[in-house]
Amino acid sequence: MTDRHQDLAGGFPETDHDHASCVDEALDRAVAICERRQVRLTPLRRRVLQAVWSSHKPVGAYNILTMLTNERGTTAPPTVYRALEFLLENGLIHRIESLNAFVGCTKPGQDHAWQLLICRACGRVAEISDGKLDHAIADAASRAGFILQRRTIELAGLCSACRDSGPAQRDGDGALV
Amino acid sequence: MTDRHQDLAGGFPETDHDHASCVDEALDRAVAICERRQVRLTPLRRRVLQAVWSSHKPVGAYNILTMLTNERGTTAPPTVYRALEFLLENGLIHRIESLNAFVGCTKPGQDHAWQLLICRACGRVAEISDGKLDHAIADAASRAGFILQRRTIELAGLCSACRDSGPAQRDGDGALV
DNA sequence: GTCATGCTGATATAGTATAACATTTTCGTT
DNA sequence: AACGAAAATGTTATACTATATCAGCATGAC
Repeated sequence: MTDRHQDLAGGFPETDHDHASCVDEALDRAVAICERRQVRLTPLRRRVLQAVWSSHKPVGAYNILTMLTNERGTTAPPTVYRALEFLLENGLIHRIESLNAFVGCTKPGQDHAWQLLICRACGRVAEISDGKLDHAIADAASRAGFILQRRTIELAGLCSACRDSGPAQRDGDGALV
Repeated sequence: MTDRHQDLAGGFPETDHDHASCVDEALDRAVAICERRQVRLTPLRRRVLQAVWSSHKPVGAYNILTMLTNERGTTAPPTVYRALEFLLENGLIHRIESLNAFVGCTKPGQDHAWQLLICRACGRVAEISDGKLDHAIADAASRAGFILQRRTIELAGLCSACRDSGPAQRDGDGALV
């Protein structure tokens, strides 16, 4: 299956894509995957997944905490972290180590090797799954006699949209767009 | 120049290497690099670099803070973080994003692309600089129309020494050896 | 209905990092 | 040697990120 929203600008979504359906599709896929895996996508977990998917930018645990607190009254950190842990374990989100934040996985349930492209101008993250790159990683590990268990591949720079549009634009929050 | 301590087990140091000279060499290289770059390797910065080099395992900022506090009386976090920032800027150490910790750079002053292998059994970190892998990264970024500014490549697994020696060994601290 | 299990709530605390301002050191210039 | 600008360090306070622990509730198997 090809995700039509993700295929244009080198893995970054089109700037005018229909994000609501983006989120809906992610949630639908999550439902199917959790059913298949016999794990429970509870309302809380579903809500946290939706929060991670609220944009294509990294979302921090405490951002989510704030959303939940606004919606349902005081919520404590473990509530969010446990949901995030569940979503990570089930391959529904990725953690961005260099930002202490999370993004939705665009290929859940496919047990893939992924790499993240993080645009420093607009703040968006693209997930790619480059076979040659992953092969090179496996080779390098193999040459070192290293048994590879987990890859953290985070590439920061400028996405193709921002590359051409000069200095970074910022949105009303002061956050990178 | 080849670093004889680093070349055997796939980038990991020999288990019985002379670590004191390992540290000495790192400090000597740092002195030379800072002189060349016209930046100041003050006693504090030198001491923090030495602390990062105290083993081939990742060292946390607060580990260093404790060492300094023991040696010279109460020391505040910014003291350590500023020194670490200096060392990062000058390519003398690497930050491991997935562990919030630091390791000494084995090729300072050479403006190289590096990748880190992190052994989950013994806790040691090897720095490799695999040209093919870096080329694959550049290619993948290029295909995505992405301008690459910073690479975070952290591979976790088992080093060749631990691969063969069964379950993880732990040292007296409870820390991974 | 009871029980075991898993999930969530709640409190407390640990671990990581930076902002802001004060003081000291360094070094080139006078 | 004294001065002044810039860099480095000291100091205090606080922000941000994450987990341990125990209590209560929901779910599903029997």
